[in-house]
Order: sequence, then C-alpha cells, then structure tokens
Amino acid sequence: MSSIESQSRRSIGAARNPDSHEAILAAAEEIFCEAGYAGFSIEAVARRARAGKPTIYRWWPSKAHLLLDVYTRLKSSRMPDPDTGTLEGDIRSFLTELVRFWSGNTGGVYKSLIAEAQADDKAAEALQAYSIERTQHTAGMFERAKARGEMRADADSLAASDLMSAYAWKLLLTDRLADQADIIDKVTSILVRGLVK
Amino acid sequence: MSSIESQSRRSIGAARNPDSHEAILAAAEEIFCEAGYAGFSIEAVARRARAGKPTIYRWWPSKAHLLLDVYTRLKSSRMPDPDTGTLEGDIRSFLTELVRFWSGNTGGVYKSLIAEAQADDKAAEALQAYSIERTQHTAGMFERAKARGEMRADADSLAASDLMSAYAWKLLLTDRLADQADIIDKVTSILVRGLVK
Amino acid sequence: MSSIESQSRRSIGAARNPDSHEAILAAAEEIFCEAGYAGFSIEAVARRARAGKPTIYRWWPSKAHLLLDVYTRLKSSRMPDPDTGTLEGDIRSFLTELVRFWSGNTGGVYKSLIAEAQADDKAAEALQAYSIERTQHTAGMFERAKARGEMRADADSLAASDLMSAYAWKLLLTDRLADQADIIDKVTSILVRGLVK
Amino acid sequence: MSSIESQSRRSIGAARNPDSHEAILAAAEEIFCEAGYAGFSIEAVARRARAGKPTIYRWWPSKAHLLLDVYTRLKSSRMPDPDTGTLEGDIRSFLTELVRFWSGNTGGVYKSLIAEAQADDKAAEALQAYSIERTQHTAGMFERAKARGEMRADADSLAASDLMSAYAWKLLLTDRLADQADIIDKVTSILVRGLVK
DNA sequence: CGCTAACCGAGACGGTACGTCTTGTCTTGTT
DNA sequence: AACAAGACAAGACGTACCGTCTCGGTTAGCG
Repeated sequence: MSSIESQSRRSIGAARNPDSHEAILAAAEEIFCEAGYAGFSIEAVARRARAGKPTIYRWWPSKAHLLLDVYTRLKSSRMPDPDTGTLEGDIRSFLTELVRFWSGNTGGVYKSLIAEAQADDKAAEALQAYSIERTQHTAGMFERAKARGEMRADADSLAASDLMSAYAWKLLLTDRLADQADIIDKVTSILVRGLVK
Repeated sequence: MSSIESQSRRSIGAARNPDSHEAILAAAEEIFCEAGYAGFSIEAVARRARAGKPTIYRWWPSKAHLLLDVYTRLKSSRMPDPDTGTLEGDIRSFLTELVRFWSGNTGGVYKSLIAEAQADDKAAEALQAYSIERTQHTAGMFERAKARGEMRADADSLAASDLMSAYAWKLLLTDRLADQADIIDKVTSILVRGLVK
Repeated sequence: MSSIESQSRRSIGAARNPDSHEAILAAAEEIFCEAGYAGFSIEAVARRARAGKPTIYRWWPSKAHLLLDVYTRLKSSRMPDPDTGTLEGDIRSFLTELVRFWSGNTGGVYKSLIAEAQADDKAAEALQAYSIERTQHTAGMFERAKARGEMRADADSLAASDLMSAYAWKLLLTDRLADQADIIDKVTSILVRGLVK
Repeated sequence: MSSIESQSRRSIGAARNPDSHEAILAAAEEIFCEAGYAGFSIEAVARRARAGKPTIYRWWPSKAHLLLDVYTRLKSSRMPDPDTGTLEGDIRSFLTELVRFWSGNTGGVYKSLIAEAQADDKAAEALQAYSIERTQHTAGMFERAKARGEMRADADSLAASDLMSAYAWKLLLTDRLADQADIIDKVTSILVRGLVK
C-alpha cells in the first residue's frame, strides 16, 4: 500500500496538488490489479485514494482517461520495439514481447480500455489517438526492413504494422496470451512470407 | 417499433412462451439500435418487451447471452463465406463482406459483445465459444485453397483464419469500417503472398 | 421434516386431496417456526409442501386464512379457560396460562395474524370473528364470578373480558411475554379491585 | 397534494437537505393516506417525493422508521394528556381523545407500525422504544392522582398506564374506534374502581 | 496584507440499473 | 376436476455507482 494514501492531504491552495494526483493514480492501479475492470469504479478509487470524487472528475473527464493514465504509468518497462536485424526476428520478437508485456496487469488495463472505448466516445478518441501513434511507431520496424532491402518496397508498412498488432489485440481480447509460442510462429511465418521480396 | 410489444400476450403455461422469447429479443434489438450499448439495460428491455425482469434472467443468465442471441438473430443475412475460386478473391471478399455486414447495427452488437467479455466471465466464455466456432468455419476457406493446390500445405489454416479475422476485429474496434477498400487491398496482398506456394 | 412432503403425491382425481391439504398446513407450520413471519411466503410453503401454488390459492384465499388454519391447528393444547373458584385466581391464571401458551410458536402465529389483519381486509374479518368468539367465551369466566356473588352485577362481563385480553395482546405485540409474573400480579390486582363488590 | 413535490430541490451540499427530508415525509404521509399500508413502499415514496431511493435508505434504515416519523409528524395536534382534576375524568378523557386522535389517518399509521413490528426487528425496537416512552409519560397522569390522594399508593402507575393503553390498542387493532362511548364508560368504570382508595 | 480564486476532503443529492424475491394468474399434461 | 410443476407480468426490495452539487477549510498569488 502506498504511503501517500495513509497520510491526510489538504488543499495546497489554488494549484493542483501533485500528491492527490499521484495517490489517485496509485489507488486506481491497485484497485484494478485487485478487482479488475469490474470492480474499478470512480467511487472505489476515490475511497481508496481518500480523495473526493469531484477531484477525480476535475482532472480525468472520464473513466477511460484515468485508465489510459494508469496504462501509461505501467509502461515504465518499455513497449517492445525490437531490432534484431531480420524481419522474421523482429516480428517474432515483437509479438512475443508484447504478449509477455500484456501478461501482467498491463494487458488487463489495455483490454478494459478497448472495452470502454466501445461504449464511450471520449474513450474511443483517446484510444484511437494512442493506437495510431503506436501503429505508426511500429511501422518503423518495417521501414527498417525495407531499408535493408529485405522487404518488398510495394508492401505497405502501416498495413503490416496494423495487421501484426491486430493479431496481438485478438490474442489479448480472447484471453489467449498464455502459451502462444507455436501459433505466434505460424503467424510470423505467414507475415514474413507475405512481406519479404 | 415492433408490433409484438403492443399486443398483450398470455402465458401458455409451464413451458417457455415463444411469444415472450421473441418479444424480448425484438425489444433488445430495437433498444440497441436506438440507444446503443450505453442504453442497453435488462431493465429497459423488460420495459419495452412488457416482460418481467425475472423472465429475462431465467433464459439469459447475463447481458452477454442476450446480446449474443441478438447478434445471432441479426445474422439472417448470412455471414461471409466466399468461394470465388481464388485465394485472393476469397480473402478480399471475406473482409469486404464482413466490413459491410458489420457496418449496420450488427457491428455495434458485436463490438459490445467483445467489450462485455472483457469485464464479465460468462460473456467471455460465450464469446470465446462463438469466436472459435467462426474461426474454424472460416478455416475451411483456406482448406479449399490448399485442396486446389493454391496454398502452401505447411501454412496453418487456423492461424490464417485467426489472423485475417483479427484484422477485421481491429477495424471494428477502432471504428474504421468505412472506406477501407484500399487498406483491405494492402492487407489482402500481404496475406495472399504469405500463403500461396 | 414431515414424512408427507418427502413422498411424491399425485392428483387423486376430481376431488380435494387431503394429503395435499395436510402437507401444506404442515409445511406452513414448519416454515413459520423456522423462519418466522418474515420468511413465510406462499411460494416457500408451496416449495416445502411440494404443492403447486394454485393448489394453495384454491383452498386458502389469502395468507391470513392459511395463517388462521395454522393457528387453529396449533391449538391442540387447549386455550386457557380457568375455573379456580375465585375471580383473582381466574384472572391471574388466565393471563399466566395465555402468556405461557403464546410463548411457543403459537404466539408468533397469532401476532402475525394480527399484523396481517392490519393490511388485508379478509384477514381483518377472519381475525375479528375469531376474536369476538374468544372474548365472548372468556366473558363466561366473569359471569361465573357474578353468579358466585363475587363480582359487581353492574360491571360488564364483555368489557372486562375485552380489557383483560387487551392486556395480553399488548404483551404479545410488544414482545414482553417473558418474566411477566410481577406485572401480571399488578394488573390482576387492578382488575380484581375494579370488579369485585 | 403537497406543493413541495412540484418544486425542484437542489442539494445544499454535504449536509442533510431539510427540503428533501420534508418532501419525503410529506410524500410518505400522502401515499399512506391515499393508498394505505398496502400501497406504501419505499419505491412509491421516492417516486412521489422525487427523491432517490438511497436518500431515503440513508436516513430511515427501515420502512418502520419512516412510518414512525410520519406518525410523529402527524402528532402536531397533541396527543391526549388530560388533567381534569379527577381520575375518572382523566381516564375517560384519555381514551376518548386517543380514539378520536386515531380516527383519522393517524390510527392507520400506528396500526401499520404495530403490524410492521411483528415482522421486522428494527421496527419492533423502534416501536418498543416509542411505546415505553408513551407509557411512562401517561403514567404521570396516575402519579398526579396519587399526589391528590385519589389513587391507592400501592397501585402501580406504569401497570395502570399500560393496561389503559392496551385497551386502546385493541380497539385500534380490531377496527372498533367508532362509537365506543358506552364501552369506554364501562372500561373506565372498571379501571377507576380498581385504582381508587 | 487582505481578497479572491482555485483547490482539497467529504459526502448528500436525484437518478438508474442491478439481480433477487414474491405475488397471484395462467397453462400443461397427468391422474 | 383436481393435481404438481412452473412460466408469466408486475413490481418492490436494498445496494452500487453515476456525475453534479455544496460545504467548510486551505493556500497562493494578485492587487
């Protein structure tokens, strides 16, 4: 349990109190890890963080924004961005590492974010922005393969990045993150053959 | 508004009343189309269908099961299961038709089902069962390509089916169903090259 | 558990089945004793008696009628009707015995009957009829005292009976049946002095 | 119909809102008078008062507590507490006034309270506390008679008060409040003779 | 140096939906 | 015709959260 929440905090005046901010994020993460998305309510976070509900609503306009912050906060251990020197190695490594990365609580948060985005427009926007940024970033992996002359120039890097991450999403959303080495190999093989010269 | 809900129904005794069953599904569909997942509550469905809540809970153990039934009911217009004679035609046709199929309310229902599955275990089970059945069915498309000698024997049909549908899921979940002809082409191209001999 | 309810009964044709009748009363009594008035529902009785709800509704038009039957059934041990030879002895004995009589489940049933009568008209009628009959019967006790020349001729026997039983009702309804020997003495004393010549 | 419910109320913050409190009591009283105990549900009161159910449950832990408050609120016209100068006058006056006081809706509320107390423990407690307080208060009437030297010193004031009110309870509970002048006279006569020197 | 504005915790508020329970009616198929 | 079984519409139960509001208090920074 974080030390923050056990202390009593007060307003520090007409400015955002960083202690409250931190305590809320910490409480949100704890609750998510303990009770999952089902038990994740603004009410519960406020209770745990010893914060007023309006304080949360003031800084996070929706549950999704809070969730996104929790996700970003969990990403201290970096996202996969492999550079093994071969396309096959990169793809396999990307999928394997992403699956491992999501296997902890992180995956649960991201799943919930996707779920939330299906009902809430603000969440959808936030997710879309984040997802596009990620897809573009990962497309760099394929650009490097093109630069090496390993990948066809007429294959679309963004499309490849999108397709690869789509597969990871589906593994996440259908609870099949565990023991996927063999099926990752098969998918990697299809993708590599589809992209190499 | 359905004609069913305005009529008065009577119990037909100690057996499931198909009128009630139908009225509930119809009401569920209507509410979903009008108010979306956010407005979709058992309470509202019961009200609209002029049914008691326990009647709904008796037959659908969770919101997800009801949602799944609504989805199945919407599938009167058949799911895509193309057989164009070439692998490329099949894949492009599958993705194009699925995107078109999901562009109406059906897509909204399926999205909500996926979202629901992230929070509720029963929903997750129901979706998983359904998803596996669909993936296996669609794998038949690739088996036919193998039989024609068009597709590599060592490429896994299930993995291919899974990867292809994963891409469709991501389009659905990130609200990119509209105007995807070009990107579908690009993805189709990657998949075909990855699978052909 | 009664032996009746464990056997499976069937209709004996176009006539009232006395087994069902008995099983229902037995179940009603058991449920009342186990769970009190709060847990006493037609539903529960039907379940316990392995009877259909309509069967109960056919023979007992309201919960109160069923309750009254249960009460009558419990009265195998006779109601108090003392004849000690003195007015004081009779009054003290009546109150003491009634308190003892009600101290078991019987009191609970009677309380519930009174409670039910406050909400349900049919119950009120049934209770009123029963109560009048009892008051008149108990008035006989005072008539005997008059005949003995012990009680004033101008004191109304019905009023005395009514007042005495009113006190018992209040003890019952305010959960003060236990350890009332001293207060019964005090009330007896007031009543005796109020009635003797 | 009260004017309160048609106005819109606003929260006055983290303190109990007296408008809501009042609106709920008013609605409760109205519903009770219109529909009786049978139609008296927390749900209905909330609807009528335009209050949320949790607001009611926050302040009144059970239906009985709400009922008790409604009863207390109706007591603006004071409870009988006569001081005629003679014991006989006091008793007759007490019973007559109480019967008149209960003849309106007040009696219905009190009856329901007694009924509720037979099924619900919290109601029983609340009623018991109230009833004891009343009995003790009324005992003062008899203490005054003792001080005047009119009543026997060895007659118990509490017992007398209890017995007298018990009779009123029974009249109330058996729907015999109307036209009881003669029987009240008879009972008064018994009580007076039982208590005077 | 006093005023004001934004912050803080707390929590009450009107609502909505939850999932369960009971009510009294109705129908089925069996005896 | 009575029975066991149980589906049905209706609606109350008490709880959990939602998002908004007000309270009383605190502090920073402007005037």
